[in-house]
Amino acid sequence: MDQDASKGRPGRKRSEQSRAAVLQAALKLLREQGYAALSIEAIARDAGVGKQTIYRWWTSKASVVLEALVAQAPTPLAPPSHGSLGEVLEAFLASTFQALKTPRGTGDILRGLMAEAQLDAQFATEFRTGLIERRRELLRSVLAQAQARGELAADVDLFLLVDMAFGVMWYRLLVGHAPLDRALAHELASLLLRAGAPSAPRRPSRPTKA
Amino acid sequence: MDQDASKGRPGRKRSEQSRAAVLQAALKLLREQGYAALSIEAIARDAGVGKQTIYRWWTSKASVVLEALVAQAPTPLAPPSHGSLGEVLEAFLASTFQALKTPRGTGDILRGLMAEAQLDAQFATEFRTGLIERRRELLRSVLAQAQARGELAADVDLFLLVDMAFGVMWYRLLVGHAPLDRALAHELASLLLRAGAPSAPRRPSRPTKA
Amino acid sequence: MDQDASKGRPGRKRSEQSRAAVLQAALKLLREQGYAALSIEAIARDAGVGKQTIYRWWTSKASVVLEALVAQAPTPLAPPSHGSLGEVLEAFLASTFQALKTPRGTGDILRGLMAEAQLDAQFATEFRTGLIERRRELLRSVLAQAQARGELAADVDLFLLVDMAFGVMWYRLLVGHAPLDRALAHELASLLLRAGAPSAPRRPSRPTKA
Amino acid sequence: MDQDASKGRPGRKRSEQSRAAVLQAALKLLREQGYAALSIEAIARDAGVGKQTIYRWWTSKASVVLEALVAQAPTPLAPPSHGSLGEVLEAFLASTFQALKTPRGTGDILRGLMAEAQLDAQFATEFRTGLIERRRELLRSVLAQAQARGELAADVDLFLLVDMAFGVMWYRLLVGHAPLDRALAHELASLLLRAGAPSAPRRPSRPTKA
DNA sequence: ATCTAAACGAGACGGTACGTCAGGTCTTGGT
DNA sequence: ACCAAGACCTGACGTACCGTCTCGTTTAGAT
Repeated sequence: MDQDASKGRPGRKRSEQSRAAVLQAALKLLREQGYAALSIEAIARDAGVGKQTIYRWWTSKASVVLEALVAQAPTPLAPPSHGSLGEVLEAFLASTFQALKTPRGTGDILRGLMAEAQLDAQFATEFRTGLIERRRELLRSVLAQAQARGELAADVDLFLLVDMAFGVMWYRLLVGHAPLDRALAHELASLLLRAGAPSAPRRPSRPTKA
Repeated sequence: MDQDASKGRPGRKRSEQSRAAVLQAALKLLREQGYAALSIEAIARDAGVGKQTIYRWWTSKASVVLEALVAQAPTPLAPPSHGSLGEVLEAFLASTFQALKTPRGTGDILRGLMAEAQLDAQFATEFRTGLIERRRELLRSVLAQAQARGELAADVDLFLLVDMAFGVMWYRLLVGHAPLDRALAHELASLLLRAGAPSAPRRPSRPTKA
Repeated sequence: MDQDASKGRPGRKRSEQSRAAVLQAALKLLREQGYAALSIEAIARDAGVGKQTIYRWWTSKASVVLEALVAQAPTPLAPPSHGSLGEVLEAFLASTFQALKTPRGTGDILRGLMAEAQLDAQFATEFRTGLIERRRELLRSVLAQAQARGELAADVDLFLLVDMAFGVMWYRLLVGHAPLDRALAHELASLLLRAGAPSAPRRPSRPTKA
Repeated sequence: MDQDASKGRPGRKRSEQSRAAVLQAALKLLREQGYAALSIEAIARDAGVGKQTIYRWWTSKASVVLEALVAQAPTPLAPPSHGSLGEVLEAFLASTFQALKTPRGTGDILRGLMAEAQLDAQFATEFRTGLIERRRELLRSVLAQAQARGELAADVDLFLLVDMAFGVMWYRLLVGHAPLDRALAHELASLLLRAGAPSAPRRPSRPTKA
């Protein structure tokens, strides 16, 4: 999580084996019992590792989980870049939603991490910079390209469009009142498109009646 | 939280004084130390109340906080119903954001509750039905009226529009990467309006290319 | 260990069952593994008791052991009061030594407690007042009676005689260079007698040469 | 503490500097925080030495302390050999007691070592042979000379007399119920003398009345 | 006026996990 | 081979809360 420049330092090197065992144990326990039931003690026990070894390299159980999650995801995360914005956006959202869906899966883990970020300011930063911002940037760049191509109004706030997309996703993920499925991807993409569309050329969109 | 029919039952009545003391203690501790540091033990101690009394009437510390929060808010929450949808929506969002802003205030408490809802399925339900859904319904009815007036397309999914509004709010509240201020209220209202606007009559918005 | 006046105090009473289980577990573990290997954690585990319950009533593992030891000993400890001082003293010493001799027994426990008293000032006081001083007083009263009868010189320091008796006992117990057996009881009693004897009447003991 | 024959062995020689640093650090920490708070880690840290270096040459922290103590004391410990036994004995005891008295001093260290010897059988042997027995032999030889001169009865058990002298000393040192001062040296010497005195020549000491 | 039953404060109980400390072992790179 | 450094596994520490379980004490409706 931190130093890499272990160049000329004396002393034993960090054990890659222990690191892997910890991450693996964390994932296993997450799968078996869910985030809420996870404890550092249990991870250490299951990984056959001293608690101190965990405390030495991570700041909290959430940090462990975050690293495990990132390490696990192959996530080239290259967004599909051909096609119209509507197509690309829908595909992006659909694949993102897809990844959350396994029963004891990524979605539940992310919920746990987001919860932890509310209770632990230190971790909140790790979480934001290590995960949230990366995903945001990905989507933002997709939108920026579309904007450059004129598919989005030049003055539309891409930042806010990103918030709307991820906002809906997280809101449904956390509240659980509605599914995150392909239909949503379609409809959400369409609404975002309409929201960000350049105003109709030369014939300003007359709202409603008038 | 549960029974009201204390009609003919024998035995001592529930002490209104204890109930008030618990809620007040919870709010005080929230203000002083934040949600993460809160514990049932501390609430009981501070309220001068036995732990059992809390367990008798609430299912978790989150339930106590939720009730305290609801009891505290005067919540007329009558949405302003005159004016165009744009005006009403912006006003609604602005006042909602406003309520979250005090430093150790409502926003932080809500973050804590949302976190708890991720870790405790039982509470998740209480939270959704006791708070989330009420706010959603409020906004939905505003949008429904506008839709009836023709300010929103007849086929737009109001449910999803609500998700977009609250999604952005929660997302920013939980991640903290951007402010929840009046400017956001304005811009968000405007984007939602555009997203839900009835299609321009007779001249369909031609996307991109063309 | 502390309060007894639990008269009008509210709250649940101390569980006599837990207290007994702790003392018994302590003795069992002492027998099985010796004092050095004892831990509060192990006592709690073995007694089926929460650690907090031990910390609530005792200040250290040594306190537990001390109480277990005292509770275990039937300790009528009435010193035999008939017979000459020589006989009484020898009997007292012999029975005292006898009590220490079991293989994983009282002697080893006392060694552990004395060790602890060196490392923990708080316990040192408990140990002195709860055990050491009681035994000292017992022996001192025996000697005082003998002094009253004229079997010991009027000006001899009984306090110091007690130190000599117990000093030898503890010294051998702790260093282990020589046995604590009946022969020692006999010889030690005899030397103490000579040391404390009233000076020979009318013919003062001429030291050395002459 | 162990091997000395580093005759033809290959490899780097033992660092005298490290050895000295360890002993010095041990003494410093003893002075500053007392025996109970001492740890091998702290010694290594303070001495700027690897833990392994300590484990390589000593078996326990007690061993380090023992060596430090012995190395520190110049202690030719030549007992004064002129004068009557009474004088010599009193001087011996007085100077011994004197050495223990500094506030965070030798006495407290010896208490710690004796404690350790109770908890660690391996060290008990080191302690007995490396310190206890030497002191005993010193006193025994003094008494033996006196016995040869006829100042002590021929049949008195010198071994036991030594136990009585050191027994009182250790007992008071460990229990702390009474001081180890010059007055004690005087009185103890006198009692030991009486206990070991040759019986009055040709007219057996008639006890008391009779 | 008693009886009965629930709620109350207090606080002890068996537990789980926390984060820290030290023990003793094992690398690593440098001398 | 030894050394300083430091990571490693182990296991105990003492603490905080958890949710449950007595206690003896009100409080109130039903008798």
